[in-house]
Amino acid sequence: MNQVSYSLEGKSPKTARGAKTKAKLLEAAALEFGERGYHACMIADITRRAKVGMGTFYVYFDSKEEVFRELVAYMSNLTRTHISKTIEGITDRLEAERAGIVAYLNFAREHKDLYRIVMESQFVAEDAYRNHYRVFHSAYTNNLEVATRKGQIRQGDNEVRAWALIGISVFLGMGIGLDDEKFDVNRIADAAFDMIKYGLNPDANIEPASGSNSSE
Amino acid sequence: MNQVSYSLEGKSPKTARGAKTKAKLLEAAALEFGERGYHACMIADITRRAKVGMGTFYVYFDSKEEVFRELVAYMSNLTRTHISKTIEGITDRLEAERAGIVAYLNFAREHKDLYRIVMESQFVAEDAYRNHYRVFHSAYTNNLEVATRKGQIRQGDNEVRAWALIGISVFLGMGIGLDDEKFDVNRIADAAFDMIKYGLNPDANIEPASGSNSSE
DNA sequence: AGTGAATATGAAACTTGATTCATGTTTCAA
DNA sequence: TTGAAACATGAATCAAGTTTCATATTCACT
Repeated sequence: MNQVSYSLEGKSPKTARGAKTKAKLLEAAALEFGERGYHACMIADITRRAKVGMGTFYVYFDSKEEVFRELVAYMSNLTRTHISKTIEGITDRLEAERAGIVAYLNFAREHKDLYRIVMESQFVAEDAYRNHYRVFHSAYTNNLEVATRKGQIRQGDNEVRAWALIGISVFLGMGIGLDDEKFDVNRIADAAFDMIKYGLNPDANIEPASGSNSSE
Repeated sequence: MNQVSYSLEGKSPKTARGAKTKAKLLEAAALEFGERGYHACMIADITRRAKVGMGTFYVYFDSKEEVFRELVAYMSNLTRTHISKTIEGITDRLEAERAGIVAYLNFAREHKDLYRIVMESQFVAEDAYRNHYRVFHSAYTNNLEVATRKGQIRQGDNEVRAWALIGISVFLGMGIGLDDEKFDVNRIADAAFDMIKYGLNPDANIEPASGSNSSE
């Protein structure tokens, strides 16, 4: 499915064989942690899944927590990369906003396992978690600043808005998780985007949909 | 600070003395779990803090997980109660929305410990977590439905909106946590509310702030 | 075909911490 | 006053699971 590549952290393997083994371990760890959670999953599960001996694990990682951290960082990058790639051609911030939501929801659905790891990091490696959101938030704030300057969105406190917008995506993703798959990503994205663009205010002056959208 | 009352779940004490002891244990557990998290906290910490023997714990709870669940349920109620009480007089949904955000942020700040327990329940007692948000979400959706019928907010998918709005509050709360106390609750609430009401759309027609609202 | 560095192994040592239990103390209704 | 139910105790038990280690294998290069 998704080949987990790793950074140079920890004990890097020196040969191709070692690199392959470490990759197998990361892959297995991602699946195990993702399925059963950090505490329920034991090293033996990981090594069994990776088809290597227990000791091999400690050739490449100092501790259980270390693999976990490595996976959080990996996932953090993957998420940002995925979203920014998806929206990179889009010049209008509001359009980008919608596309970003769709990208995020699809991504979270695709990568339930890795995604859960990021969430759980709040309770396993809090600094990694904070870092993930700090980076995310500051990039987001920046995008909004640029858009404000261009007049694409209304003036406002973009730091707060960034937190709010991140929260929206995350919870929509969660809502999908809770109510299982009865939700359709596009329906959700449309509805959320409508609120983000026009607000709840009943007196909003909504422009006629000029061009590319027709829902339902 | 906050006297933790308990429901009739688990092994209920039969006398006033027992009731007091169980309350002490719940109080202590709330603080310990809240400060250090479920896994880092051991029963011995709880009983030490409650100033009772280890064995006493098992007079009132079947397991470590059970206290935790009891606390999640307690906190879940407390949160809903606090918010609904705060906004209960308010008839306009948009005003209620702003008041709700303020209430939520203050509450989360007041009760960091209990709040963390709810968050962590996602990884310790997932069903309790899902339940918490399901209840929250359905109440929220309902409020939005009523408001829609009254014409207080624009027509839209209120189920999705409810998830989005919950996400906003939660992440604003988290933002406060991350960037420590540099944030002011009112500033945040104002900024978020502005977005929720008018959206990001640069062409929003914003009414003059004074009380000329006679939309029906 | 020899040599050392890297890699692999899994049984055992070790740690941690939840839960039990045998025993003691308090309460209170009769 | 008494005895049974409720409550309290913390040292000992025991399971779970991480990490170590002594040993074996493979690999890359002469």
